[in-house]
Amino acid sequence: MARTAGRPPRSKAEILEFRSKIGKHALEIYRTEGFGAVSMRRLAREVGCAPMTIYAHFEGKTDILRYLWADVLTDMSHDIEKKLKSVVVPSERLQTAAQTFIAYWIDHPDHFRLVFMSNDVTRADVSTFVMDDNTLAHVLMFSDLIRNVLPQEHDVKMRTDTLISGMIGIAFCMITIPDYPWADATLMTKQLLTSIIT
Amino acid sequence: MARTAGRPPRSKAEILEFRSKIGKHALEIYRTEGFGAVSMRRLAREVGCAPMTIYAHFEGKTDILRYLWADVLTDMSHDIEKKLKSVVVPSERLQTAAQTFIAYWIDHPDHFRLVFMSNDVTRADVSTFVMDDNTLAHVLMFSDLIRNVLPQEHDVKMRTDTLISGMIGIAFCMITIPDYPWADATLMTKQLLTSIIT
DNA sequence: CATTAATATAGAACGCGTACCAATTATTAT
DNA sequence: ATAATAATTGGTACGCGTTCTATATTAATG
Repeated sequence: MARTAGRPPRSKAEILEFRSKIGKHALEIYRTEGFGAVSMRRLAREVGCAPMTIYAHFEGKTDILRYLWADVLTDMSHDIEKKLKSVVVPSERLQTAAQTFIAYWIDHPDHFRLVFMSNDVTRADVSTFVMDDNTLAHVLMFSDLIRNVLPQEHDVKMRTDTLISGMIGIAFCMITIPDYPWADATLMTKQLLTSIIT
Repeated sequence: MARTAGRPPRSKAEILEFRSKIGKHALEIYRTEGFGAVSMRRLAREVGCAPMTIYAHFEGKTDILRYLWADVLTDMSHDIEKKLKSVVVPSERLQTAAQTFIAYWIDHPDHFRLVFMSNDVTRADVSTFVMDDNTLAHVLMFSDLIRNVLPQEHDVKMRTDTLISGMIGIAFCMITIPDYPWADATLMTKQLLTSIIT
């Protein structure tokens, strides 16, 4: 298969390497100086390339920010796993996981905004959130926790999705509408869980 | 009461008038050309004042966008009221209201982003959402609907807040994470409601 | 009238995300 | 070497939200 002349496209490995290099620097900036400090121009400056070169590897800024999600999500996961260690009863495990999940976002509202709200309102057509395997694992964890409480239930997926969107909703509301006197998050989570396990 | 010399501060009425004038133009632009077209510079151009003058009356862009919320919220309210006309059973009324609420946001994702996500991630410290009387009325509507289903229940506030944050969560997730194969929104809403009315 | 304080204005500036383009530079097949 | 193709670069540009400064304008008091 005679390839045409000219410089060949970047190899898969080269693409990944560049992307992860950018992601690494973005994470560094984000960790030390916060979210607002992460900008395309600065990223290019620190990596040592022209600002426009980044656009050859990423769709845009949101595409870069996805590299920060993994960091936050594993951080949250560790919180949950730590709490789950001392809990054995299935229903209590589900309860603990849900409470820890919500508490994490409320305690780290900037992380929540980064993961769930780091999109441009003007670019609403572009899909913000892309589920990768890592993210999906967190969903599956809750799925398993529910299954352990309701072994013979077959609506597990629907219940899982309801729980997850409900938990995210509680965190979302308490973070973005802090002026409203929301009921206690723990109680709301409990209330939400009653619908899932009945 | 000897006032100091000099030009007196703007009267309350003047302030309100200017603010509502800006809001009116913002709404006009938003309606005809969408959210992305609303900008401070253009707003100033159309209103006929210097861009900086706006900053004397508004904290920033988010402060202006709040004027668009009322429009969206009453639009949604009308949807719910229309649907509720033919429903009399309290539990069905609650069900209908909830389903319509969620359907509205899913059908108008740009409105959802405008109301709930029109904040700057970099300015996370500033409270995005400010509850005014109009917004509060919608909360109270759900509160009443729940009370009608559970007349002797005293946890109505907590249940209301759980329902509202849960509904917003469902809409939020389905809008911002469209790639994930969410369970049917109607079923999730039903599932969510089971916790509220038990 | 003059003084004085509140307000409005113009203009420049900063950094931002993003787009476009012409000029390289790198790498391959011929 | 040469030609062809991909990748990168630099520069320019647009509009954005926002801040700053200096200068007018306004409307009250003395």
